[in-house]
Amino acid sequence: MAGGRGYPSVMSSTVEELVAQLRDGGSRVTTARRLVLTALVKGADHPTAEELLVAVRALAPDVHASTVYRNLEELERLGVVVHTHLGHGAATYHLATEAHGHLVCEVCGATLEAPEDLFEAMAEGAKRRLGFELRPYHFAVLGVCADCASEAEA
Amino acid sequence: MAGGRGYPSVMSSTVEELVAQLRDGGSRVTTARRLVLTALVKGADHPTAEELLVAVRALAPDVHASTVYRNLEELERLGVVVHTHLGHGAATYHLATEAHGHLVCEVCGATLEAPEDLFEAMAEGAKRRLGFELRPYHFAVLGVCADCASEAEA
DNA sequence: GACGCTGTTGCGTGCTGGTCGCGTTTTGAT
DNA sequence: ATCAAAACGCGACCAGCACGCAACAGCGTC
Repeated sequence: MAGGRGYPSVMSSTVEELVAQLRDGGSRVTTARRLVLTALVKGADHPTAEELLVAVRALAPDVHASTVYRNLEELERLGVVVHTHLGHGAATYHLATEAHGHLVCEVCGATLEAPEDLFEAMAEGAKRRLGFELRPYHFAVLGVCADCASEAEA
Repeated sequence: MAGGRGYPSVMSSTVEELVAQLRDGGSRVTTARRLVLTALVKGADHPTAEELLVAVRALAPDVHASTVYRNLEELERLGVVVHTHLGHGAATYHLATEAHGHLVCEVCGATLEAPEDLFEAMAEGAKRRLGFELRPYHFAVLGVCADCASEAEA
């Protein structure tokens, strides 16, 4: 992590920095991989593998779905990306530098990024009482968002 | 396990009580349904639909998978059972009277039942700060259990 | 107990999300 | 320029589940 060209930035990595991470990890740099990374950097916020595939194919129509899946797996092994399950359906991917917890509305599907400290008390409690170390990033926590909750009352 | 002839036990519903809930809800009582309920009452702790199917087929070999799925759906609609996703893979079912949160180890797959109050602070924080109403029962919270964590250190 | 309405069932088929094995192409070190 | 190994494209295949349809069975009524 900490691609750190010297930027004090909010961690926004460039494709070139990520490509360098690939090389450092001993992986080869291919067109498909570059495009997957580009889609992750420039695309929407919580893309699924399918959405990434579409983005990649916009520039390289022959890239196969399994290539995207395998690349995401490899990128995850290298610590470049992480995936999160936002409830039912496909996993979503983002750069490891942007990892964060998610709150997902079961009614409308809206996804909120959880503030860093939201899980703290719970994590501490689970650790102390059960020895269980929370990893609240890999799966979202479900619930009902403010809008849907107020609508439900009416 | 819990022959339950007339035990005053903690919420352990009998099949007959659950069958009554079915009738009250306007649903018919069929062999398949009775067997699904029996499997839920007497079977292992966190059965998947597949496991329930096996249990049901032990007594009625011709019951079809889709029947089990549809029955679980119906039972859930009536508030008799609930399902929980314990990470990847199939959902698990239990009686609504036994609803509880889950902590699942990402390494060994062990599932712990979360103490009632573990989510309280987090739920309160999410509500106050984001208006988000947590429903921590439908999806498990992932992490690493005590055993796997201590093994990882070695 | 027979009748008949309608909810359920068995069965096949289909979908989504993802994995795997194989033969070919590409990468990048030499 | 060469060449082994890595990655790719492709298709087959998997789990988990949903669905449409015709046959069947629960249960209120006679």
